[in-house]
Amino acid sequence: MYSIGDLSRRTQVKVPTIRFYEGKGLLPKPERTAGNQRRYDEAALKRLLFIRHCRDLGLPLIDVVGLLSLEGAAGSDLNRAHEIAEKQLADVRDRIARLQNLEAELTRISVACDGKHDHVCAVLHAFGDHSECMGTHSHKK
Amino acid sequence: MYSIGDLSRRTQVKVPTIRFYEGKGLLPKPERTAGNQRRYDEAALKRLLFIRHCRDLGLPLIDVVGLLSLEGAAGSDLNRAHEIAEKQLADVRDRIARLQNLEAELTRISVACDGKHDHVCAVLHAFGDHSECMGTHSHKK
DNA sequence: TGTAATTCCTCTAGTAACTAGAGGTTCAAG
DNA sequence: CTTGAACCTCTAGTTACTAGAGGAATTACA
Ligand SMILES: [Zn+2]
Ligand SMILES: [Zn+2]
Ligand SMILES: [Zn+2]
Ligand SMILES: [Zn+2]
Repeated sequence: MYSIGDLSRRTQVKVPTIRFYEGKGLLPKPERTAGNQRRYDEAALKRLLFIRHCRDLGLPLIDVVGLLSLEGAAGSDLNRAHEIAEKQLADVRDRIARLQNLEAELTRISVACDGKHDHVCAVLHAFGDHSECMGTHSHKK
Repeated sequence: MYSIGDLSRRTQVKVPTIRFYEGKGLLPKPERTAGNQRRYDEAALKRLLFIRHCRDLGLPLIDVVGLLSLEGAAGSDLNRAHEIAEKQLADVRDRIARLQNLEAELTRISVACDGKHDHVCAVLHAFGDHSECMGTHSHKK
């Protein structure tokens, strides 16, 4: 049996985060000692490692829940996992494209000023003026 | 004089967001009509356009505040704008790199399963198992 | 001028995924 | 048996908004 601290060390998930996951229903409520402290078994450890890896892959918790619910599933139910993977991949690609647009504009902006700063700063000006931009850009969906 | 709705239409910033910016001190408190409705001048419009563009470049509001405070500045104070631009550029590049790692892993994961789903799904399995990954990956700083 | 549609007002709460802190209890080692 | 580390619950803060309730002002039109 593991204490919450043991689980934290083995998964690199912080203690308050483990409690948070329990509150959200991602981890089942564990047994408790006589003194009310949590004690986890091997299954809980595996489940938390699964969650951890999904988070490292950028999945939102709602999709982690979806994947966890597929434990023990078979047949076409498992297609849900493929959907989640492809949605996430599409999302990541979309974000990369947006960030590359940002990178281009910010690169242009960063070198716009000669640094003399007599009266104005071209960087400051460029931050406010989209008409000088090379294309569209927005960090958000 | 513009109503808050006029300002919203001209900047594409939503009405509640304009009020939110006012509350945060990014926009000065505007004049009001006898009936307590906000009325904005040209300067407010320009300021909001500035904020909008900074946000589209992904700057956090704290840095937008920093840039706004540079209005009318001169000399070395303006270097602050360069710092903000370069920090943002570095941050964007870092995020791109992370997302490219994610993209690689998710691509691998997405094609891992043959779709038969007799008993297991290789996609589902890959979501939980970092040992199959090609490298490190984490979506967060 | 009357009235109806639209826009505006304030305030609270909800979003995602945690993180930090307060104030107090239990556990493990020596 | 006494420390000190680890644990407990609960609340609130983070970012940048967005949604909704309940009500008042403005505008357009007849
Ligand atoms: Zn400059
Ligand atoms: Zn632009
Ligand atoms: Zn599959
Ligand atoms: Zn991995």
